[in-house]
Amino acid sequence: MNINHMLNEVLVRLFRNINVIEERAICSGEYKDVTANDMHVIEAIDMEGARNMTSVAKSLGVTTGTLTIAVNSLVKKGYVERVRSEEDRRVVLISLSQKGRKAYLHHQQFHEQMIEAIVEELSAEEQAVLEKALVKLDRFFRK
Amino acid sequence: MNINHMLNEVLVRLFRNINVIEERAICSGEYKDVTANDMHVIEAIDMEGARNMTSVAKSLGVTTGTLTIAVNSLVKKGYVERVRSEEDRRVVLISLSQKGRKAYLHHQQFHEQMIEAIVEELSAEEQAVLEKALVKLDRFFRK
DNA sequence: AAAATTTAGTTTGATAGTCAAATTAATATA
DNA sequence: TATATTAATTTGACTATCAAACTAAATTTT
Repeated sequence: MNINHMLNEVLVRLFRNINVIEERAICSGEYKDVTANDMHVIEAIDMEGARNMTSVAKSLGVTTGTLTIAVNSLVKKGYVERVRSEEDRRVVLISLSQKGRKAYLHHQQFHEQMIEAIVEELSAEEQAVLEKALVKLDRFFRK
Repeated sequence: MNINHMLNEVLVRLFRNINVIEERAICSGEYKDVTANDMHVIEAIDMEGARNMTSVAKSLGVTTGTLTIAVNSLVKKGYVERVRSEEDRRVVLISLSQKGRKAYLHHQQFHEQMIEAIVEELSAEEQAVLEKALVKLDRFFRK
């Protein structure tokens, strides 16, 4: 099996199963009610302070309508807090609750393990090659 | 920016946007009505002959109920043909139509371009390193 | 051969995620 | 003050998904 074929295989599998993979990593024990999508929203809100709907929607690449639905559910589940801004009453500020921050940190561990699993046993030169390939992949996707 | 951080960035972006990325690649001109999901089904059916619902559903990792819905839509759009087996009248055989095969080949080109974009300018040694890293990533996801 | 079981696929009912367009409420501008 | 703009929500429509109920056909048991 040549490298092109193999790369293709891995990427196709990744594309097809990425949601399932993430879901499995997230939905463990305490955080059974968090979907992969929920986690993307949590990641976008971030640990730091509160952000308004429009900016979070933009960084997720969804409409604010879509985000409203997602936030409704996250508020109901207790991961996110929603507060109307005092300076501008049109603006809704969303932030992570205690529970939301814990879930976020829990998910970061999954990321770290994943990265660790990939990078471990690669020499500095090998890591550089991987980085080079990924930058290219990223560039390919952005254009 | 160190490699761990960078890897994480790229993968997070990939996780979040993979559907949009694929959709954009698929929905060009002639194939505007094919969703990323449709394409996964088309890939699973494959160019070769006809396959029954259960086996395709299994290789996609979805229930046959879900596949029924997807195939309904693909048949309506003219990408897939559905025939009841003569040997066993319970079995439904699905295969790509002319149009379906063309769409499949069109999508393969996207894959090839993507792979090309990643691999180009990598030496044989570098390609080997990349392969090693991807095998690890794949193994991490499978377990 | 009739009855029971298994198998293949579809249908149904429910939920999540998505968008575009309509709506509401607040702020900014003319 | 009236108008326009902005922020967010709501509505209506669609896709994707599953589990469970169902239908039809084939296989096995009695």
